[in-house]
Amino acid sequence: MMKDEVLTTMSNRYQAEVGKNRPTMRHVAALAGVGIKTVSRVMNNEPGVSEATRLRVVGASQQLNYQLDMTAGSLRRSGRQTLSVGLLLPSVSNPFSSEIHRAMEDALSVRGIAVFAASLDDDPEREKALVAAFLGRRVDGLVLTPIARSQAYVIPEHSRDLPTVFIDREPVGVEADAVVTDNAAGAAKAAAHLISRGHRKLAYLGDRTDIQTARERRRGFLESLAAAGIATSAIPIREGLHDEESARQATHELLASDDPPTAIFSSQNLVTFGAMRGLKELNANKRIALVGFDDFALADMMDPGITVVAQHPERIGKLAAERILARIDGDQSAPQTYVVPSELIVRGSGELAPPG
Amino acid sequence: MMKDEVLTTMSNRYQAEVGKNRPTMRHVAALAGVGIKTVSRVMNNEPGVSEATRLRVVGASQQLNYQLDMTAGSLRRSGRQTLSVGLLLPSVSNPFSSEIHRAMEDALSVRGIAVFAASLDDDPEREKALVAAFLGRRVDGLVLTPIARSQAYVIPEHSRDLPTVFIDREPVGVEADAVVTDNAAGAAKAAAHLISRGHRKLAYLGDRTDIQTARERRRGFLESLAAAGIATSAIPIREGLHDEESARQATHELLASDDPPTAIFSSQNLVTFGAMRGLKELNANKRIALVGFDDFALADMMDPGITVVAQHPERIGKLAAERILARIDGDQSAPQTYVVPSELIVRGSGELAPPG
DNA sequence: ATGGTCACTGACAACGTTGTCATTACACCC
DNA sequence: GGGTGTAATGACAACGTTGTCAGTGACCAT
Repeated sequence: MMKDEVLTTMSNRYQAEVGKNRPTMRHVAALAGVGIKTVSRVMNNEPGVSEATRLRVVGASQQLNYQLDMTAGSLRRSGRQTLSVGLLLPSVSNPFSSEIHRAMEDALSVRGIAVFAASLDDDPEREKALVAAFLGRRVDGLVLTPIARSQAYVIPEHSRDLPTVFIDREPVGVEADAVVTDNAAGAAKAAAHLISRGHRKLAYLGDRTDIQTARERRRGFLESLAAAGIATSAIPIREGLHDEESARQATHELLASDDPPTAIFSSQNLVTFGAMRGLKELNANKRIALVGFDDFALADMMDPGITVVAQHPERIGKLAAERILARIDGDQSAPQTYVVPSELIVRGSGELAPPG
Repeated sequence: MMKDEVLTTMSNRYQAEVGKNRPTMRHVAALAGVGIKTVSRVMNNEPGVSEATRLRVVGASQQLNYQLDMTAGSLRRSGRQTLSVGLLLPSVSNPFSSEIHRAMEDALSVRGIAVFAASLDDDPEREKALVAAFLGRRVDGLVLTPIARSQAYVIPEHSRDLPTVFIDREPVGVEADAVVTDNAAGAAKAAAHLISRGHRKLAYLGDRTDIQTARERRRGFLESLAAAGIATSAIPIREGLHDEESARQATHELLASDDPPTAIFSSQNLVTFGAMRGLKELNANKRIALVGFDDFALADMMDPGITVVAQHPERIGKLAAERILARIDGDQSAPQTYVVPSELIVRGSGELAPPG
């Protein structure tokens, strides 16, 4: 009697109802007339289920529109994988970042891994907060563009074997994989290119010096000048430029000086845009040579086309994804920094000859 | 005796060890000498904990580097929220899409909601697969750019009250909120602008006609011509263009015809790029007027600057996020389509006068 | 018959958390 | 002094799943 009553309650509770409440394995099991473990086996394509049973379960799950709950599964599952990784970028809408994002998505989606992406906006506090948010969601890996002065705060996670890869910039205070562009070599290539075209009076437009990559690019630029025997003391170095407008102004100031440069190297996307704008306003775009770091859309449609040192965000993203996957798969080798070479793309603006 | 042994085992198991294993509330509770429910209260800032106890728990959790497990919490928590939403875009690296992504992130992050973003690549199969992947992760909401012929497959979820918002295009086969640009009105604005400058021989370069927005834009364009009394039968309509190269070729063909147009309307980003390239190659960029749908970086740096009908992806994203939040908060009002107006931005290419 | 292997299946505990509820201690009031 | 209220606390079950393990037949070889 008692027992029957309980059974009735049970079957009522889990009986097939296509309603508002999301069905669980219990509902599917009840409808298919099997145990929940069998449903689990079917949903996960585990062996050891007869074809007849499998079909009944599949039918029931379709009838109820059942969807396996990965969050519950990862709680119990050994290894606890959530099949998700966190990606921290300067901004998801920045073209360079979003290329990386896309390349990572492609590499990770074949393994069924989803990507949480978030934007840092140069805010070190956000960096820590977003990492915490990712950790709270138990991501299987972390891919970060470091902003804060130190990344030592990830040490506890890292020592718990959470796969971590830094991109664009190397981390400070932790030993971890990193995927970066050859910033110094790229900038050196740009300088050497301008020098080979006869330029001696170069100028440098650079980003904020607290950014590691900006310092690297300046170093490469100056080393290249030194190697060509050009006194770097006479070279105007304008730094701290972080947007188009400040770069535009700096360009105006450079060209208004007593001894204006005949060629400009701009160390970053937005700075290049500002320089282009400044040169055009002064009607100097066909006279002053320009090489920019970072490629951008329509660079070839400018007048003249803009010669750049291109980074390869898609390769950076792919490589970062491969490193994360390797670590997830248990790779315990020592952390390493991977360098993705940059590439000089000749389009005209860098080939303008100096006057005379 | 027995009891003591068990207790010893317990305390060993949960004793403070800063090791590889991620600590749980039990570890924190054991270290702080409280029950796990008290730890839960502290971590969730629930009231009813004395300040002294709170401090002990906070201390213990910091010492162990404890991180609340949101996935476990959302399993038990009433309402089951995971504080995450899924976002399906044509491609995360497409500038229009990534602006939407960014705007949504900004609006959702203030509520602590993280975004899963994924790319569709015009593949209807991927659309369904990615929605399933999001559902398996129990997202609190879904924001989709529909690709497939019908979105009826989300009906079961929708009837389970899963907040769903479509962006860019309206869904087919479901009633749900949508946030779209005024495609027809925008294209009409472009045509009217060219007509007001004296053009009568216009040409239309359009995207694939299976895309709803492309059809809308063509409709607006043609209606605007008809309203001005221009016979639309004589207007060359080139459609099915989906990349720069095909648009470039179409431009060449248009200008090589017996009675070439004096103005071109291109219905989309990449098509505009192809048209620009084609016109430049034919040295016609300062002669043939051009208005494009979609704004893009450096449009003002072209020669002449490119006049466009700009969409406002940041407003679309913000609005979509607001709708999702409202639905998450229980808004049960009837689904609605929200239209974000486009904007004509005059830069030169659309103001070139017809010859004569 | 007996024993052994094998394929299939489900009961049960556990994952880490939170909702419910009971318990304790103490202050307060008549 | 007894009753009442309230703040603080923890035991316990439950969320939906999967790992473990034991059970059931069927089948084959002895």
